[in-house]
Amino acid sequence: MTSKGRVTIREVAERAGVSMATVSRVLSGNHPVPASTRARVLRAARDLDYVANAHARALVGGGRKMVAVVLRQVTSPFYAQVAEGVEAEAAARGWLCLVGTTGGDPGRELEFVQLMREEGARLVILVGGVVEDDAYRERVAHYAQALASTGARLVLCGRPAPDPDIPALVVEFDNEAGARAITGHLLSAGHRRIVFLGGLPGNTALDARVAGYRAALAEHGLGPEAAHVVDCGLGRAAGHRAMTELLKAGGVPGPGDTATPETATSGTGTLDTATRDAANPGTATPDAAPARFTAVFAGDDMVAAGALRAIADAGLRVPQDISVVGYNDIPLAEDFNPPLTTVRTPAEELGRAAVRIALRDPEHAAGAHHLLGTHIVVRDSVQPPPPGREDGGSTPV
Amino acid sequence: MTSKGRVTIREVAERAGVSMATVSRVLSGNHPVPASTRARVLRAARDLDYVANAHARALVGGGRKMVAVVLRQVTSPFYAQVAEGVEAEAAARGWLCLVGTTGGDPGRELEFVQLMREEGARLVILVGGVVEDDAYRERVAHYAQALASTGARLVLCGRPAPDPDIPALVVEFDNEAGARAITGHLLSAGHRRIVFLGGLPGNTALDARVAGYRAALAEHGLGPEAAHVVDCGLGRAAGHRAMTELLKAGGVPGPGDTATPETATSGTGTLDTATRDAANPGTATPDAAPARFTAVFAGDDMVAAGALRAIADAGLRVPQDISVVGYNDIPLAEDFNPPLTTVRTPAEELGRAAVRIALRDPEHAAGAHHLLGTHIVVRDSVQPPPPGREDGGSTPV
DNA sequence: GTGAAAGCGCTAACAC
DNA sequence: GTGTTAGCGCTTTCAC
Repeated sequence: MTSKGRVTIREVAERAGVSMATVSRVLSGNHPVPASTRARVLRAARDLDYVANAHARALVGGGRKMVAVVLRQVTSPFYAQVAEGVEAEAAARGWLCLVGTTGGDPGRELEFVQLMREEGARLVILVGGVVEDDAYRERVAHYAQALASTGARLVLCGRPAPDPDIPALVVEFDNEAGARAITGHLLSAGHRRIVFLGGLPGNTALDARVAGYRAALAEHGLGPEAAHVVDCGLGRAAGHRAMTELLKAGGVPGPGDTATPETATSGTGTLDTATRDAANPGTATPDAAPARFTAVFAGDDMVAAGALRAIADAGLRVPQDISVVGYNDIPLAEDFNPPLTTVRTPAEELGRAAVRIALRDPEHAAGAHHLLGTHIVVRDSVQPPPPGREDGGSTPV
Repeated sequence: MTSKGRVTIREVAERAGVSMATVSRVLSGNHPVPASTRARVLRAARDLDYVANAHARALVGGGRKMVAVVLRQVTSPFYAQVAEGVEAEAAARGWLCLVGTTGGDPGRELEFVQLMREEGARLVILVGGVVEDDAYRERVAHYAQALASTGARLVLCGRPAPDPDIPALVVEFDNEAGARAITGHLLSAGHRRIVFLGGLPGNTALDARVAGYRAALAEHGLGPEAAHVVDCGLGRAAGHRAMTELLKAGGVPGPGDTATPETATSGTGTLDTATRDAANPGTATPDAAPARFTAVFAGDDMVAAGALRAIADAGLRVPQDISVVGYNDIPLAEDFNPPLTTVRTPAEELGRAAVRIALRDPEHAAGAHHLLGTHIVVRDSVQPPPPGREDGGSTPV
C-alpha cells in the first residue's frame, strides 16, 4: 500500500510471518496447508490488497489460459456476435479472451498474431472471409506452424485452410447451401431475374454464396446468362451505391415504368462496381444496362440495408416492385423496412463452436473441417414479381 | 524450431555467436550496436522465427502498454462503437487493447478489473451507465485506488465518479442536454403528451435523460403531471413489450379510434414495467391506463426498434399516428421503419477521447470530468400530432 | 562494443 | 507442514 509499486508475495509473507513458498501454496491452493496458517496468509493478502503478477506466474509455467479472436471490426453486427460467442465460451471455461481488430489489413493481422504469440495465447481464432491468394496461404501456413510449434492452436472461422495438412482447425458456415436455399426461395416465388449484389471476387465466403446462387439458378433450369453478379463488395455504403447505379442504369422499371432511367448519363459518378455477367465474365461493363430484374440477393444484411434505402430513394417499393433478401440475419434485420427475409447464420454459435471444438480434443482437431448449417428466415421483403414481369422483361429498357 | 517449446534469446545468441545481452540490445534497439553484429543477430532471430516472451519482458520492467475496456456486451452497437474507438486510439499509439464483457454483472466486472491488475494494464476503461448505489461507489473507489497505487489509471465512460477526490477520469455525454433537445423537438412539433419509454431508476445515464425530458416539459410550460416515464429498462425486447402493454392499455387511440383496446384484459401477462407518473411517484400502477399520448421518447435506439415494431403490430403508423424518437443514433437507425429521429452520441469519439485524455496528461487527468456534446439528427419518425389530438385527448379512452 | 551477472515475482522441487 | 533454493526469459548495470 504505502510502498512503491505492486505488492509482492514477499511482503505478504513477511506480514503473515511465513515464507514466500507458503504464501504461494495458500494462494494456489494446490498444496495442503493448515487452516490456521492459511487464514493468516489470506488475511495478510487481503490487508495488503495483494494481486498476483500474472507475468511472473506465466513465466514460471502456470500462465493464464488465453484465447485471442481476430476480427476485421467489432462494429459489424455479425463479427460482434462471433466475438461474443468466443468470449462466452472462453469465460465459461475460465479462459481470458482478447479481441483484436485488423480493419481488414493483412499487415495488422500478422502483427496481432505475432503479438499473441508473444503473450502466450493458447488459441488464436481468425474470423471472416478473405481473398485467398498465395500471400494468404503462405501467411496462414506460417501462423499455424509457428503456433503449433509452441503448443498453441489456430482456428479459422469462415475462411479456408490453405492446405489440409496444415495444423489448423476450420469452422465455418455452409455458405453455398445457404445461398442456394435463399435463391431457391426467390425462384419459388416466381422470380427469374435475380441480381446478386455484393460480390467480392476472391473472397471465399462471397464466392461460395455466388456459387450457391448460380447452382440454384441452374437447378431451376435457367441458363448461366440468368446470373448477374455485381461485384461491389460488402458494407451498407457499397450496397447503397451499387443499387443506386443499377436503378439508374434502368435495371428495374418503376411501377408502370414510371421510373425513367437517365439514358445518357448512365454510369455517372465514380462507379467502382463491376457487373460480372455469366455470359461474358471478365468484361466488366458498368455502362451496359443489365437486363431488368425483379429481385436482389444482397451479399449480406448490411448490403441489403443499403440496397433497401436506394430502392426507397428511387421511389420503388419492396416487395411490391422488387424483392430483396440478405444474408446473416443480423439482430436488426427484422427492423428494416420491410423486415428482411434473409438466411440465418448462428454467429454466436460459430464463435462458441470454434473454442469448444478446438479445446475438446486438440490433437484430433488439427486439420478438421466443421461446417455449420444455416436456414432461411422468412419475413416481408419477398413477394412474387409484379404481373407481366415474371420473366423480368428480358428486353433492355 | 526443432527444439521443444519456444525459442529463447539464448538460442538466438548461440546461433549468432554472441551473448544474450547483445541479442537483447539489438532487439530492443536502444543501444548502439555495430551493423555487422546487428545483422547476424537479426538473421539468427529470423531463421529461428524467434518471438520475445512478453511475460519475461513485462516482468523485468518493459511491459507492453495495455489498455482494457470493460463493457456490458460487444453486440450492443453503441458499446461496440465505443470499443472500436478505444481500440483505434490505442492501436495508433502502439498500445494493446483488451476487451472484456460483463453482461452487466458487477461480480464479473470486479473479477475482470482484478484480472487486469494482474496483467498489468496501465489503463482500465469502464463503459456504460450503472445504478449508482453504495456498493457501486465502494467498488469503484476501490478500483481507482488500487489501480492508482500501481501507477495505472481508471477512466469512467458514461458513469459517474463516486467521489470527486477519487483518482478517476470521467468522460461522458451530456445526457440531460441531449434529452432536453430531443424532447424540445417533439414539443416544437406540437406534441404535449410524450411518454418516456425505458427508464431504469438508479441508472445514471437513463436518469439524466429522464431529467432532461422533464426539464424540457417544464420549459414549455407543462406541469409535472405531463411526464410519463415507463421504467421498462433497455433493450429491444423490453421496448417491444412495454410499448405493446401501453397500447393495449389504451394509451393511444388508433386512426379514428379504430384500435379498440381490450378493456378487461389490460395488464395481462408478465408485465415487469412500471409506470412512474410525476404526479404520484412510487405508486406504480401498470393497470391504470396512462393518459393518451402522441409521441414516444425511447431511452435508446434499441428500445425504439422494439417500440416501432409494437406500434406496427398494433396497426398504427409512425409518424402519422404516433411519433417516436430514440437515443444514440446507432448505425442502423436510419434503416428503421421509418428512419429514426434520434440524438447522435459520437460513441467512437467517446472511446477515443477516453484514451486520449487519460494518456495526455496523466496527473492532471485524475478527477477531471469531460462532457461530450450530442446533437439531434432529424429523420422521418416525427410529425405533428394528428389533428384534434394535439393535447393528447386527456380524457381517458 | 560486448560479456557476465544480478535480479524482476513467482512456482516447484527438494530439504528439514 | 514449512522453509530454502533454483530457475522461468528477459533487461540492464557494471566490468572489461
